[in-house]
Amino acid sequence: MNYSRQREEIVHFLKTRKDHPTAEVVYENVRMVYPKISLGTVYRNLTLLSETGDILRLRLGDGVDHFDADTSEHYHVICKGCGSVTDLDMKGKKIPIDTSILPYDGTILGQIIYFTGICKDCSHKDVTTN
Amino acid sequence: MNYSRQREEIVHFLKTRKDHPTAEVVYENVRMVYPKISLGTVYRNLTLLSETGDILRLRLGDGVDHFDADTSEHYHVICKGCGSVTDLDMKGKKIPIDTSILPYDGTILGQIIYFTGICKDCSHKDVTTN
DNA sequence: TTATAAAACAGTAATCATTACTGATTTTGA
DNA sequence: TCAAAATCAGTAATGATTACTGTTTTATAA
Repeated sequence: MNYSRQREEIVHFLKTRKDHPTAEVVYENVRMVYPKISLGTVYRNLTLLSETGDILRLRLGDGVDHFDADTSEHYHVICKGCGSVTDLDMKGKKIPIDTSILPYDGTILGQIIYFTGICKDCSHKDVTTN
Repeated sequence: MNYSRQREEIVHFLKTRKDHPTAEVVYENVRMVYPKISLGTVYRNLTLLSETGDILRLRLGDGVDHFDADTSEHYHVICKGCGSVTDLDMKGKKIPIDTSILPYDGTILGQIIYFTGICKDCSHKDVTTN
């Protein structure tokens, strides 16, 4: 994999954010630096970077992929109201699941855990609008 | 919600299957009974049924929704080789996660847990083709 | 039973996220 | 500096899902 300015800027942008942006949001922001960058380039690089493990691609069931420069093991909550994705600060603790005892006739490789909820902003909104 | 023959057949078909079919697979099979059913009708009813809780809509990050007539709490493994989705028979045991202690500034409503792996069929294939 | 409104349908078009393609530009290493 | 490989911008294609429209089915009550 060769160096590219665009890819570096994508990673740099992601590292400034803790809100797990979508490809579209990455595109809009990296365009401030490289106005001619194309959405395809953003997608290609996000895919590349997630394949090499430099970033995480989060598929949280909302129909859009989110990306995360924090590749340490951690958990996410997706708000059912606004779709925001928030890290859970588990202070280094992992949710313990012993996959070796799961009754599966094959090999378990990984586990996906995330949570759904209502973020603080949306719970305020609900009081007034519902 | 009024009765419809098509919807009944969709539920009936899903109940015969343990492999978590996609909308497309539901469509192909229900067409054997109702040749004029449209894919839109299948989608509309799958969405309706999952909203009422009669079936589960599974979003397992493979870009396609899977549907499950078994609405009891259970877990799934998605094979990275063939995409097959398999139930884990936990014999009534749930993976215990106390969401009340998670450090989230809002309300946790639900949790999504699933596993990735290689099914038995695909692990055989790998030996011969890789 | 029959009339009627609501719901559901078939068929098709539209949407939207993502991927693929193409010819030009950039990067790399000799 | 130069050529091969990688990457790019721009655009087209893909594929799952949803939305629209005019017709048919279902439920209900006179």
